[in-house]
Amino acid sequence: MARAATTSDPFNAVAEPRRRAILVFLAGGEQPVGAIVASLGLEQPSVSKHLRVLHKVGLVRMRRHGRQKLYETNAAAIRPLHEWTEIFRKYWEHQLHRVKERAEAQANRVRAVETERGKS
Amino acid sequence: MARAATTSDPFNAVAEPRRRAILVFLAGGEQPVGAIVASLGLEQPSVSKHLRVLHKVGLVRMRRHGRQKLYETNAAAIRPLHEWTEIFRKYWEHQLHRVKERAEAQANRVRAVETERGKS
DNA sequence: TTGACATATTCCTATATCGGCATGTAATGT
DNA sequence: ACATTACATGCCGATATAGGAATATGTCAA
Repeated sequence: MARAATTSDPFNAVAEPRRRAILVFLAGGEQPVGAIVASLGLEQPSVSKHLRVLHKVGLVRMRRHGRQKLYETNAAAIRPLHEWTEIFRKYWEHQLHRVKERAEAQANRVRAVETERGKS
Repeated sequence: MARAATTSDPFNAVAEPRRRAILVFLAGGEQPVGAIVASLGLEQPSVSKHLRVLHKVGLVRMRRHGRQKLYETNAAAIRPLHEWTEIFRKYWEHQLHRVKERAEAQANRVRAVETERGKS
């Protein structure tokens, strides 16, 4: 079997760096395809293909406006990713806490040594 | 050109559902490979391959213990993903806010109508 | 050393991409 | 109707997988 399809879940869709760039660009509000092409310096067909993937998984919304199509990031669709990473928050916070504790203990030891030096 | 390598960045590494399952399983603490195999019902070679990918991008740490190898999720390596999703938080919160506002406006209209009914 | 246990690697095949190029389609202006 | 603008799609080639089966490596125990 091959790799998982990008069209089936947001985790795969977001794995592409260019698609992440597009999502960030479209987060602030609607933009026509041409603006993405110009701003990110990608080929137009490439942008269309990425938008197709993003649209299929619901990460962007589309609206016709004359001859252009306006795309916008659907931020709510990113929440599941956010929530998945949240699972690990308590663990990395715990790690940071321990790093901090060790640093403080080390600083105390250094201070103790220097105090001894000052005495002698 | 083909798809981006899973070994080069955490976004791709995490795109695989089984790898996400492994990361969650190993978040709480060290576990030998056999425990992953037993718990997630995957083939042993498959688990080894996934662990190899996760290890290359720094998402898991490994330690020898006798004839087994203990793996553990490196939660800190997930922070970049968390921070990327965090970019969109304000937008989805804004969306939720507008949904809430509309719901309240609707509720007020309903109440007004019912008050009128009570009067007549 | 031999054997058993735990994990890793290799070989193979099928497939889902991704980029580039050319072409198709839809909406607008004259 | 015709040309133009704005996107989308189809085809091609290259490649990075993921799974399955078999095998290799490494470690401990007797």
